[in-house]
Amino acid sequence: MTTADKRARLRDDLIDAAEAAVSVNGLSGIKARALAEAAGCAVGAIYNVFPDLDALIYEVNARTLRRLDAVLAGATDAGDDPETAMRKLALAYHRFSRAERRRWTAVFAHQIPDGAMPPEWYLGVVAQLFRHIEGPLATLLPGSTPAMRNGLARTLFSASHGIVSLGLEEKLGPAPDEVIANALVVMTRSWVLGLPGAVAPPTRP
Amino acid sequence: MTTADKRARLRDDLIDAAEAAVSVNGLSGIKARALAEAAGCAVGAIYNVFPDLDALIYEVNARTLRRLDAVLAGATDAGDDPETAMRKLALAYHRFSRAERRRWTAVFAHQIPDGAMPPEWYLGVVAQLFRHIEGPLATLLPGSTPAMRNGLARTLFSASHGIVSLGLEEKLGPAPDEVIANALVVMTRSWVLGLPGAVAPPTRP
DNA sequence: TGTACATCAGTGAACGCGCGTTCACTGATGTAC
DNA sequence: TGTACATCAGTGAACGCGCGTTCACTGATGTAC
Repeated sequence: MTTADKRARLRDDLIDAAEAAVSVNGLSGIKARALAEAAGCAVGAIYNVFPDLDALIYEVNARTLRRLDAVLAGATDAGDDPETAMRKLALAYHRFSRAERRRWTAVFAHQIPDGAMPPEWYLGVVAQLFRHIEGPLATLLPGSTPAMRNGLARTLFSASHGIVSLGLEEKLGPAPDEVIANALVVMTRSWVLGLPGAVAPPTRP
Repeated sequence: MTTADKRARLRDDLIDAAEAAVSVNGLSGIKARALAEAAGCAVGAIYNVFPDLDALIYEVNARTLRRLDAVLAGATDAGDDPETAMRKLALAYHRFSRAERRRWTAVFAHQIPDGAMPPEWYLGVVAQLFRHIEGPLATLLPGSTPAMRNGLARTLFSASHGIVSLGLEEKLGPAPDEVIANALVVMTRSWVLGLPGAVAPPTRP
């Protein structure tokens, strides 16, 4: 095994260890000493393959995002009408965030310093997610532009996220899974029925 | 000034100091030594009036919630139709969370240990907020029960919160204020147009 | 193939910092007589 | 009103812990001849 291979191997082992730690204790479960022990290396070795623990956090969260991406990709069927597709997407999102509770919370819990931005490659992974919602929107709103669909997709995602995340954390009081799922169904139906008029741009040229 | 008065005064001074700290540096701005200095007491004195810093955090967040409550109470006019009322509420919520960005984020950033619950009085303050949405919903859905309206109010609040908070934190990419406001308008309109059918309970007795 | 040397992954003790909470002590306030 | 005493607010140094990151050192790996 070459040096480069070992390096790559250590990187992966550390990401695995970090992911496992997050699954159990959330973002704050990522601790240099524990990771080193789990990956079978010395604390110092972490800093040979990552600049700092923050970089490791991005790797873990990117994995989670990619897994969600795969789940959403498989959530709809070819013949689904837009409402069905959007409902399936929302419910798949709910199931995913429930199944990967801690890991999913970590994606949003990661705080970055005030003016800073996540790395470019990471933002790319995030952007991928909206593809899935833009598809049904294109069917639903044939006259819309890609930019409009992207904006709507973000809005829909944000709204679903609010329902799912406040529900999961029970910030507003107890929220059984069926209640959350029902809220999502109500929401997608409302959107589909209410959207067409709303989607028209404020002024037409 | 009696001992009890001084005690109450110190409590208030500490909450003031904590609130100011949160406004500047978020929840993690609450630090025993800094608070003591700001309130003009010794570190140890904090623990004479609060069991720990967590109790202080609840006080600060409750203040923020009460301020939002007051804002929402003044956001609508007597003659507003349901859609107008709900739109005004959503936009008022957006303005509020923008104006009190750090304080508002703190309300949701406060993590409590795994099985723990916030104190009863605090949950009461949270519950108050839904009143404002339940009003318009009652007009919109005359046949609905209070429980249904409460559920819907929570859903609407969560959805708005998702749009506002992901927008403010720019977690999904840049999100100018007008874009967020527009998303809220689209959302309330969709809900009002789409709701009536969706609101019927799944099965009727 | 063998030898000398350079490179750099790997090590883990130590540094440095932050911070919540405690606790032995003091002195002001309030009470009892 | 005055005095003795008890209470408890107030103090801040010290405790205890956690934790990211560094750095002088070692030894394995790869290279040049």
